[in-house]
Amino acid sequence: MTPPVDPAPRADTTGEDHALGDRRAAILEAVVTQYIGSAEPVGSSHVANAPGVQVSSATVRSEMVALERDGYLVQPHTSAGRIPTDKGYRFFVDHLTGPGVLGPVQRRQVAQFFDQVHGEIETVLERATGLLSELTTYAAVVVGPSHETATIRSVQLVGLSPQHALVVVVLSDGAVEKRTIDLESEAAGEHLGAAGAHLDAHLVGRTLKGPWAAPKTGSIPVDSLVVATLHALDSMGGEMESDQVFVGGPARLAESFEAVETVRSVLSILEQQLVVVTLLRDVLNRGLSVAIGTEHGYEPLSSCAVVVAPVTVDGQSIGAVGLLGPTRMDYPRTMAAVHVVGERLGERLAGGHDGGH
Amino acid sequence: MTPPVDPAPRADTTGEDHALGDRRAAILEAVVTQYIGSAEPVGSSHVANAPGVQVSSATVRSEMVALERDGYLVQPHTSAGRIPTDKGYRFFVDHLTGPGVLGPVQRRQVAQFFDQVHGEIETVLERATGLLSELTTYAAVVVGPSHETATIRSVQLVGLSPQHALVVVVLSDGAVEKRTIDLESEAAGEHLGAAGAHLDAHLVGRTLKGPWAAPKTGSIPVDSLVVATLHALDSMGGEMESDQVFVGGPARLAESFEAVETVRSVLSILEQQLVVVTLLRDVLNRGLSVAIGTEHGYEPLSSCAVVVAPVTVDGQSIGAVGLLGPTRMDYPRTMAAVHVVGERLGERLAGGHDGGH
DNA sequence: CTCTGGCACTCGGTAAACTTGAGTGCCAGG
DNA sequence: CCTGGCACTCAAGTTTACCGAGTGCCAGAG
Repeated sequence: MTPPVDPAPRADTTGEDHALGDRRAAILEAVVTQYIGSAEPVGSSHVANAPGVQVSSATVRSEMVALERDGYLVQPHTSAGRIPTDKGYRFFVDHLTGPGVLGPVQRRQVAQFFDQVHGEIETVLERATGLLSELTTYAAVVVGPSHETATIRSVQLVGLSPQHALVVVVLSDGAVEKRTIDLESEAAGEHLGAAGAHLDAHLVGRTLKGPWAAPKTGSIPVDSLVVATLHALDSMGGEMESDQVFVGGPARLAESFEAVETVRSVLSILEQQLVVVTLLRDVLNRGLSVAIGTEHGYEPLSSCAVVVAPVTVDGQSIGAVGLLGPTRMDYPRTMAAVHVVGERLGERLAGGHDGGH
Repeated sequence: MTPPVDPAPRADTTGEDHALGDRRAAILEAVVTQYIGSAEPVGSSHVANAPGVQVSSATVRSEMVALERDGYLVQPHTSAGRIPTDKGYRFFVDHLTGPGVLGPVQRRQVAQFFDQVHGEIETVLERATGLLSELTTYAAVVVGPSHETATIRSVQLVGLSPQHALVVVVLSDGAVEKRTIDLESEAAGEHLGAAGAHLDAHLVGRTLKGPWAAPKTGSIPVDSLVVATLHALDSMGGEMESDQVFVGGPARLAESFEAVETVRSVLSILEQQLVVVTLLRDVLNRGLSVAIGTEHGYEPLSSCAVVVAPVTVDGQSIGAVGLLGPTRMDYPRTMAAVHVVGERLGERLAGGHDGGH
């Protein structure tokens, strides 16, 4: 009815912050928003009354044709409403919405979590996945710090039985790794202390990467213990490379997707920790906080979006928190949740262990 | 065609090892077997030719009526084939089938696994879930040993930073637990060794259950460290009670069930480690190796069957391996797999760490 | 030149009517 | 007792028709 108040935006160039007419952007936003809510194709008439649009459905339709031509929308079939493409979602997150704000309930949930949680890093990270998946109703993934650069703080040999002893290594970042070794002679037990002390003296300060120096001590039984221990350390190096992954709320995936097949394939991706780590790392390395559909390159996850935030302590990235949901996820809320939790985790890991907020 | 070779079994009492006519049992067996294979209601004519039955479909039908009356079978609807009830499955596992035998391929898989696997208990158990879920195409659950009875073998204090130190406790069963403590004064670092040695001397041999004795050393800074450490030990006790749970192949659940809702609820059960542990323990305590449908009492798992085997070392049960699948799972194969893996795990944990088979 | 209302058209989804076939229960005869 | 035969049932598939949300296009108004 009323003529447009703003001067009609030019279709191609508007001088705005993005290469899409203002109105088109508004229409795209409305489609994305509504589709996220309803999971059903959005028709022109549902968009016509949206705030920021206010044109007739016919006009919306013609704009939609353009949006489809440019790859922001698709029609599942003729005579159906439109659905955002990955590109559409991408534009939405890049230009049309910020990280969003958490609702009061969720804010309280976060606060409560960080008040109550206690214990070792591993525990905190593990529980954090639960928090995240509850906040967002999607599956959460948290990657713990890598121990690659950590140095050895202590090496200790503890006898378990006449035949076995345990090598216990403490790293500078607080990680503890152990390995059982076989004792060749029963008498070796007496030399555990000496061998441990010897190794401790020589290895503290080094990283867990070999090759290992094995200075002689002069005592044959001690030396053989030392060799066995160095072997054990070798195998630790390999295992400490792959950082710890925690997955939370995989059950949510069953809610997020219709097709059982999709659920299955996504679940089995989550079982492969290595893939999860590289996925998150890749996304972060590309400076993104969101990877939509095929952007991350993992076929089976093409109907998923991943939202990631780094966990940084003193500017050092020591891990990442991520969320896995359908491409039509609630991006603002999810991004907000991931950012907040990532940040608070960083603070927590930097600060004390009881009350640091 | 041919009259029965055996004297016709009486319907109610046969003097056999089970309270079901031989023929009825055979029919039940055929129904269960075929239903497991096809997942579709089994009609009388499909059973008539089964080995061990060899009567006309009409006769099968009348027997089926009886089996249904007695609660071994149900019809999804009139004019459909029959499906076993939980009771039917129960009879099947109790009287009609043994643990079964693994196929050659799977046998090789198991052998290969135990040849290659190495490392700490936790790693072995974790990987075992993968093996089991691959062997059976169901979800696997392994519960590790509880540390309740383990005694302390070593207590050590390691400084991490001027403000933090790590309490590292080694238990007699090879478990290692750690806890970070805050250092009140910067100078405390110098006393870590003394406090550690003091605690080590007094605590070795005890279990992780408090209350803790805290003998004075005479040095105030050392004593305050000792107190802090005892606090840490306290919190360890709580965490070491709940034994470790490993879940493998949850993605298989998506294959096993049709309804997404079922998948979801089963998955979320698996997320609750405590529930899983008690479930397995309950079943074992009742002397069962299989719990079908509602037998275990967990509502959301009513469409599941659980197959369990204990892992024993020197006659002591130190854990359990379990499998979670649909009630119409392949019981013989599954039971075989679970038993074999449970047994081999026991041997492995009893014997050495490299070649003990 | 842009927006709008109008109009014909498309096509997925649902419902109703019909067909098919696997499966049952029952019964009379061997 | 078992069996073959027969009438009956009912889920699932197929066809047909219809509805309605949604589209593309166009001619006219601002």
